[in-house]
Amino acid sequence: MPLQRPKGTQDHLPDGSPKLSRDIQASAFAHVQDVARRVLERSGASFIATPLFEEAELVKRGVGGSTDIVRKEMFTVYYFGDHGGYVLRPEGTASIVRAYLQNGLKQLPAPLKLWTHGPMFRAENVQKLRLRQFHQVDYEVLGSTDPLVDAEAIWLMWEVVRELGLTGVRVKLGSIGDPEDRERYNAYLRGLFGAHADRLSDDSKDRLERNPMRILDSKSAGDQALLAELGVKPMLDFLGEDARAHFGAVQAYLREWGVPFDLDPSIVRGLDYYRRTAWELHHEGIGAKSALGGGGRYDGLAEQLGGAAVPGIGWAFGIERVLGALEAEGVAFAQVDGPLLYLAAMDEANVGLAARLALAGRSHGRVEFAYRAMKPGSVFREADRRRARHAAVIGSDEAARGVLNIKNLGTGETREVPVADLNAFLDDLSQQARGTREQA
RNA sequence: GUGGGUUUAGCUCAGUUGGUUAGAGCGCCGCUCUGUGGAAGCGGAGGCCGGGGGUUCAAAUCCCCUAAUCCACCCCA
Repeated sequence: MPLQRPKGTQDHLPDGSPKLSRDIQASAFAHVQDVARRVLERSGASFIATPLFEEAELVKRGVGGSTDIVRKEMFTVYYFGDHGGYVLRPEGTASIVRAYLQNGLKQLPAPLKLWTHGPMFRAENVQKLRLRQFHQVDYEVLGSTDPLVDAEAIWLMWEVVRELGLTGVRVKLGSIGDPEDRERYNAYLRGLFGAHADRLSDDSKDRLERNPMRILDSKSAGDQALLAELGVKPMLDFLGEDARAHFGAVQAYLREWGVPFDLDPSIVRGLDYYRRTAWELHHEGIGAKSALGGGGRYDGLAEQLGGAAVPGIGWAFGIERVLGALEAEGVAFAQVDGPLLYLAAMDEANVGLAARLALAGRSHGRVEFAYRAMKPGSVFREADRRRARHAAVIGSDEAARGVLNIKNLGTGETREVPVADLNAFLDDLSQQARGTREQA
């Protein structure tokens, strides 16, 4: 048995590979990233990249010591020496805020919009579209508390999935208030459930201590019966005046822009740094956990990392989950183009000529060549398999006359092109290819 | 961390109550095929039946352990 990839990781494979599903198709990954780039950079976001590993302390303080991510899902990297340890990043926000503080990005015009994509790591048990190395597209805005920034962030996330062609996505929107609001609400929940702790499921007894809001979306039938019986008030009833006004403004903008959303009073962010606006995008058909991604405001995070007070808001979605949703909906992508031209020689003496012409043509488009002499039948078979648009067979006659007989594999027509005109011919082809791609 | 399913060729899968040398389709390679393709025919390569242990005259098949994988719980993207 040959060595295998580590549990919870995936290989991203070329089109045409056996066992290829959408969430491991390299070209599909690139497509999602391209669409996100287009949408986000149109909005003024700049690309940023941070290391794949960070100080463990950054993750502990950023994500929060009470979260599952820190308690049991950290990929810790040890090395010689007495260093406290690095961790492979479990999410992108803490790193980006760290980079903002460390590099003086406050100098750039505020609010600063940043985006990135890349792998994230969480050491947990795998299930459908839940991996140990997964990939996110991430958008962050630093330096503004304006609800308009919140609304635009949600709009952008919606716009990315819409441009990707997904139709079955639902936005669940809530507000978890300011920290003091949440404290009051948690105290209320602890009081309410504490009196009936014996009726809670074991998981929820645990939640009562760590994060009582999690009891609200418990899957246990007993918990849900108790919830209904007690008539639990939603978080939104506990919002302070400012948080309430902020949340109202966010909703008003979204309605004005036609972004459909459902108010979800049970929305709870799993990371400690969130406050106020919180939302998730959901899609049925990607398994038990239907979240494509989520986001929220994190005005206290920069201070928590030891920096100046910098308000922020951001979101991330899982690329694998989005690809899973696209597969579930049967959304088709444009296929990656094959070569414009495939060149092959009929005899060994001209193999070098085919190679030289191909290399010279590459500044004008994708050109491939055969590494050994072939019979004409094989040339076209090989050209087809590579999804080439044209193919030319070079024999001693063509070599002597300095021409190519180029066959259009779509129409079957052959035309003679002088070698001197090859580059102009390829230019025409790549312009045509661009044209048809834009139409599609 | 917990529970269930699965594991036979590159891929999708057969394989009878345990019984000789483990099969098919597709894919791959070659030939038919010296001047214009997608085809067909013929041939070929490719398997420690996930790994280890046990029962048996005999194990892909029965038992135990283990790993990987898929799904679910917790939680998250």
